[in-house]
Amino acid sequence: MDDMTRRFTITTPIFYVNGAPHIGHAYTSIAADVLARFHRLNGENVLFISGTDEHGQKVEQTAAAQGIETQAYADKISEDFRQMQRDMAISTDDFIRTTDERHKKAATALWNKVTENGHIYLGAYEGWYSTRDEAFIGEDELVTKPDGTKVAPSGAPVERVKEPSYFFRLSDFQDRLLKLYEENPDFIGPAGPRREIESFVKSGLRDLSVSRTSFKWGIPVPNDPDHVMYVWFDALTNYLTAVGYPDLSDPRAKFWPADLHIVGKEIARFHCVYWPAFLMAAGIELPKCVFAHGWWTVEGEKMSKSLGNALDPKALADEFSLDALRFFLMREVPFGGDSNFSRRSMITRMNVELANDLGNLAQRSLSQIAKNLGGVLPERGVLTEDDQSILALAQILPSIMAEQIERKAITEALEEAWKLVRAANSYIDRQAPWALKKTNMDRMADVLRVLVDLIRTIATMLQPYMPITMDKMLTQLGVEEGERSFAALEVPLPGGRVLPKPEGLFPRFVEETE
RNA sequence: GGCGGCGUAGCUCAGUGGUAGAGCAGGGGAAUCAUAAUCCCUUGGUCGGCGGUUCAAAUCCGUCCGCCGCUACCA
Repeated sequence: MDDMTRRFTITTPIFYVNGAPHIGHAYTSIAADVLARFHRLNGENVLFISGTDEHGQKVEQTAAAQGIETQAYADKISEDFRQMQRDMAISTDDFIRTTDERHKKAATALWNKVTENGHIYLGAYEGWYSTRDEAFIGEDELVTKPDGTKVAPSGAPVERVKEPSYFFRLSDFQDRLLKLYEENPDFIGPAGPRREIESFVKSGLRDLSVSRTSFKWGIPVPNDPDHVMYVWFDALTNYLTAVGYPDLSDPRAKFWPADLHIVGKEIARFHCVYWPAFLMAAGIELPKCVFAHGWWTVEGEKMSKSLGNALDPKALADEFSLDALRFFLMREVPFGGDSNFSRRSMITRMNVELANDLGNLAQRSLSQIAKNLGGVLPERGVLTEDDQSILALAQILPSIMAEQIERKAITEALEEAWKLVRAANSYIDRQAPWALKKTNMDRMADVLRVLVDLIRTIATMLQPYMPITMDKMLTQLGVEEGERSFAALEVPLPGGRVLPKPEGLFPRFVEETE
């Protein structure tokens, strides 16, 4: 890749190692993966990173409760997340762990830089502390007993305590942040979270406590080993770790600033307020966009530990196939909003859109080539008006989808591809090659060739969403490895290639009880 | 409480001033190449209630009802 190639840097959140990966983690990973793959196929030089956030009191406590070394515990859960991403075919270029040496170096360097620039000072963090729980309790977590005293959720008594803490001068950045949002309306997406964050910043910012002395599992504050860095300063820095910070000569340094941070809406604020403020304080360029997506509910219920309804993405992929799961997650809801996972809608989408619409389109087209043309791809023939108008739709699909992807409309981009799928089914019925077989074999071949060209466009454009199945579909169409980029669509396939025997790629899903 | 969003066909939703739309589900028909898949046509809504602005409102304003989000150290 030369320097003229457009670079695209995209991140997932780093996942907190305090529980098993569930469908929400898979969703955020798949969404970022679709975008990363799309940009790669679009000819861009992509850096796609993910990782795990492994520090903090909760991790320390959970490991202790299980009677294992904190690092060993973090190793295990971090590996679970990497396995989940392999299971979901997530095409990351790197995986950052906050316990990596390189990350500790980056976080330490950032801390020093921000301190040097005068934005960190030593103060005191005041809060409610439960000695029995050995933890600070947030104001809103306190439970008021009938007699008026406040206690921890566990019922343990709490006391007001002060602990020394370093603070980041977040309050100094209010105006600069508002200016950032105003001058870069695309910095936060979609519009809902943007308004919320703007109004949050407008309401006034307090300085941020960025260190703790109450636990040890973290990155030591430089020159004050009693303190470890508190979560956000540590965690957000992972994005810089990935580009080799603070080593500006690192080959990846040119991948900063990041183009896109994909995050869940619950952590949008930290990415849209703290993160740019830290970077401004250090004099580092800001990312271009933070995009927040919504939550999944399960059969209409919120996913929660108490309900025990967290969905295991691996189990779903095993049952429905990975690509069907990826398709469903990207298709079911406008990216950005909340959505519901139900078995029924999963199966409906699989059968109607994948099996009936797309799978059957490929199968019916290719089987006619196999049966009537000896499996040989025909050359393009003379195009009728009908041929030309549907091929024109295929020709503009890449740019239409690219526009949607540019604005992170993953679902809408997919819908654009489906318009062509439906149009192709309509075309095949209108042209009825099975009837032409009896009257005009040449015209039949022309029609089947148009269909191959349409399906090739569809399969090429759907590779980011369903990489495994679309790989097979392109092979069935006679498209070679080097002919699968978006740019390659401009060169028609040469006729005469012998196509492999077509096989159904999206079987209908039938419930065993039915 | 404050700020913001939403409420459109049975379901999921699109539609920001000019005779109500898509997909799915329902009904009728065609075709039979294909994974009993496909295609065509079609039923269906006083666009949450009320009031206002306008020649004209789902679309602007007010108000009421219902649901939801945000309201910092919790990853």
